[in-house]
Formats: sequence, structure tokens, C-alpha cells
Amino acid sequence: MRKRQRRSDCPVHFALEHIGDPWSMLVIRDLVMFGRRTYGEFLNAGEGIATNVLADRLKRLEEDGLLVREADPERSSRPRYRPTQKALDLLPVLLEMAAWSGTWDEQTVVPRELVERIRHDRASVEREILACYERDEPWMPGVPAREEDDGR
Amino acid sequence: MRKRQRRSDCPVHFALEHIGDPWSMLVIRDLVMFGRRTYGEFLNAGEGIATNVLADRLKRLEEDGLLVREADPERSSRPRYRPTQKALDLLPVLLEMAAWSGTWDEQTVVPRELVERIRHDRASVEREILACYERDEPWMPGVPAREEDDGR
DNA sequence: CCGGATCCGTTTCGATACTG
DNA sequence: CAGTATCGAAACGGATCCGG
Repeated sequence: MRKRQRRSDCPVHFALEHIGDPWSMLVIRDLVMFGRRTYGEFLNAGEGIATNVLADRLKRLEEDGLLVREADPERSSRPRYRPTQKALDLLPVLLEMAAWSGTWDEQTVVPRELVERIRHDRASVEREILACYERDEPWMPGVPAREEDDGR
Repeated sequence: MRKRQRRSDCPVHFALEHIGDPWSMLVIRDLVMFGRRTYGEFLNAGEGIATNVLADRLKRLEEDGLLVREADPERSSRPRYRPTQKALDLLPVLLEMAAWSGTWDEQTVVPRELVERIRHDRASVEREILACYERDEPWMPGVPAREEDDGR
């Protein structure tokens, strides 16, 4: 018997236990597209996620194999989160979400130009993002990344 | 001034107020891909959505312009829900979700063959689905559409 | 400090009963 | 058949506390 305790644990298997949770998707987006890696970076990224909710999602995503938690090589006291391939494979979903948002959401942060790129050559956008990921750099073409936190 | 009362109304504008809600996405999927049109069809579609939650989501999606509510031409007492273009435009997101689910979700209902089709020629899958939509027919290649309720 | 954990008032969910 | 009404159980948000 499976434990069934999560709100988004609806009995249809359509990726919704992750994609159907906004905070999970924000964390995954931050991991995959914006190169965020630490608790503080997620927390102060402008989305206003609460500390307990963030901790819960990080744990849940780790349990479900979407991210790995490892020690920072320089400051070992600070955990560092990295997306797994399972999370990287959500990039097409994230990009289609971005394109839809840029088209229909009046409050969108996604620029039209990016929408066009996704529509006409999504593969190249994916390659660009994954190349940044390989170099451990953030990718942020016009999308506000870190809103002012910066304390290094 | 906008009402801000929804749980998934997080301040980052990335389509998450709809995509981040599992029940909303199920309704949209049922509308766009499976040709479901009535309250009862959504309710008994096997997902186990509660009546009040379904009513709430239908109202919310109508307010946000994702579906229109109209009277059934034959039985005028029965409302009929149809997706708008805004909802139809979520088809790429739905298909990428399906592909991810078919790849990574061990409980998935998405067959491998469909995953391959989405990966290699998503546009043709989209055309197929939209053609069914135009004819007001459901589309369900191997995906269980309305599974008979398991008693309960 | 940073990365959480804990407590608490409020909101939302989910199940069922009920109504037009 | 298409929804409301109700109510206990979760989840959320915010603040605070705590360990390294």
C-alpha cells in the first residue's frame, strides 16, 4: 500500500505530483534554467516561498530523484542542490510553459522574442540552456534572475 | 486591483496559477485531449476529483478565459464546457508532460510508443488531436479515457 | 550568518450529505 | 445531473527559534 498524504497526490499518473505543484516547479526551474544551487538562492529569488515550504519541497524532490543534495566543496557546512537528469528532462515542459505564459499571461516575465525562439527552434534554446548548465552558469536571457540578493 | 486569494497565486508569472494546479490541468487535459464536455464526464473520469473542487475549478477556468460554459443544444438544462484557444494552446505543455511522465513516472499511463511519437514528431500528434477536437471527438491512443470506477 | 525546524493562525482540500 | 453546504484534515504563510 502506498502512503497517500500529499495534496497533489491525485490518482491519475500524469506527472502532476511534480508539475502540478507550483513551488516544486519553481525550484526545478531555478535549478535547471537559472543555476540556483543553495537554499538561500531559492529563498531570496523573488518568489516569496516560505522557509518551511522550501525545505519540504527540497526534501520531496530529493526523495523523488529530481535533485541531489551534496556538500559545497568550499564551505562544507552549506548544502548544494543539483538537478538530476530526471529534472533536466523537464526542460521541454518548462519551455513550453514559458512560451504559453509569454503568449497569454498578461503579467508574464517572458519576453516575446524568447517565445518566438521557443516556437521556431526550441532545440537550440535547450542546447543553450544545457550548455550553461554544464559550465555551471546561470542562463537568463532577459528573464530577471536574482532580484537583488547577492551577498557574496 | 486584482484579487489575490488563490493558493497557487504565487508572485512569479510563469503560467503556474493554472499549470501549477493539478485539478485545473486534469480538466484542461480532459477538455483538450479527451473530448469531455460535461460536469459528469469530468467527475467520473477516474481521477476522483471532489464535486466542490470540480465546481470551483470550472468557475475559475471560465473566469480566466480557458473555457466557455454554454447550454447543451439538445438538453438545455445541461451545461457544456468547451476549451478556448487559450486552453488549446496548452496542448504542447500537455504533450511534453505526457512524454516526461511516460519516461520517468513508473506509474504512468502513457505508452512508450506515444512518447516516441511526441519526441520525434510532436506536430503531427498535435494536428491529430486538434483534428479530433474539430470533429468534437475524443482522442485516446492507448490512454485509458474513462475508466470504469473501481467500485469504492 | 546560513540552513533549516517549530509553532500557529488562516486558507484550502477532500469526502460526503444535501438540494434544485 | 449539476452543482452547494458543511466540516475535519491538511497545507500554507509568516514569524521565530536553533544548531553549526
